Amino acid sequence: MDSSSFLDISLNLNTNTLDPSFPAKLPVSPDFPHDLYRSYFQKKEVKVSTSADFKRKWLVKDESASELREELNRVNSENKKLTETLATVYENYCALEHYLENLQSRQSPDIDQIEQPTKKRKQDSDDASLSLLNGLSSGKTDKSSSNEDLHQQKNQLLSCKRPVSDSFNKAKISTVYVPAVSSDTSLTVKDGYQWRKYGQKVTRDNPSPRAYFRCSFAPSCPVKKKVQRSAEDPSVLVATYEGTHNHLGPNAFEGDATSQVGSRTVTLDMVHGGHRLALEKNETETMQKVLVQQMASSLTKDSKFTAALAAAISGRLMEQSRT
DNA sequence: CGCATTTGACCAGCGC
DNA sequence: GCGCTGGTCAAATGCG
Repeated sequence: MDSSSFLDISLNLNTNTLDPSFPAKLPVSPDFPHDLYRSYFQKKEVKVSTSADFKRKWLVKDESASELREELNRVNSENKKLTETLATVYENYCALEHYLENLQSRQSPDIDQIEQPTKKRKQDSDDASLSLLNGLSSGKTDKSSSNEDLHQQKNQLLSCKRPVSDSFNKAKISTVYVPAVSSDTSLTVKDGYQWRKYGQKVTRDNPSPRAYFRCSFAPSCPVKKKVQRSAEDPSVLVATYEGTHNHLGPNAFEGDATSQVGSRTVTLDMVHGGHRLALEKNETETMQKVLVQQMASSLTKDSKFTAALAAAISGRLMEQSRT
């Protein structure tokens, strides 16, 4: 799901100039994002326009003082409202984080039980070898976010006659739930990467067909993707990613909830403590919604970031006044 | 014309 | 060994 649909945070933060020290992907961690941004802004000494500069520039443009005051008051009140809202969301963020930690600590033993080494087709073994050659890290399957979800996955695995493949253990597998447009039968999940469809199959446990894709972003990329409408809720597409991209990613999300902040891609990679979280559909939607809000909240908790934000907003106002 | 998608055939693993 | 199933291949087709 494109979480940016929940909340438009596409402020132009004047980040167009490429800065390699700025983190392109932001992991969700207990200290995130405060440490990350604190260190960044400390290093960069972000230059913030002062209100004096702001006023001077406006005076140069022969704007009346009253107009300026009005505009500033309006921006200040908006800023105040935003700060209040974001502070509330930050509290939710802390609570949610605590909740996730609890779930993860409870789930690990169960997951280990359902993961068993199995036989594998020749081709898949080759794929696994290819993955290893590509220096892929060994990853485990999804770690669900609730016991209910865990049991569901467990039942799915048990009900399936064919055991899970070796590459299941060797290749990184992640599941993403994406809301589907009911009229759209193409089974496409826009994640920024380029995919080539190589097959479609109707599976036993689901009336809707499953589409098979390979990453065509790079010729040697071993990543595969399966997309199928959820059997329980056809309005949801279930995309299963297998493997790790051996090339640079695009500026869009791949299995992650990503928002665009100006020209900077901000990714909410739901990997925490080495476990990627597979979330129940409703949970996922709520989670991503909250995460996006929390991201914005966390950013504004940092005074230096808010200062830079204010500078960006004032810059925008200046630009608009010019045009 | 070149490329991506579609779709039926084929392959391999598993249970009986 | 046979049938079922998920996954893959590759020729046919469609589209820009």
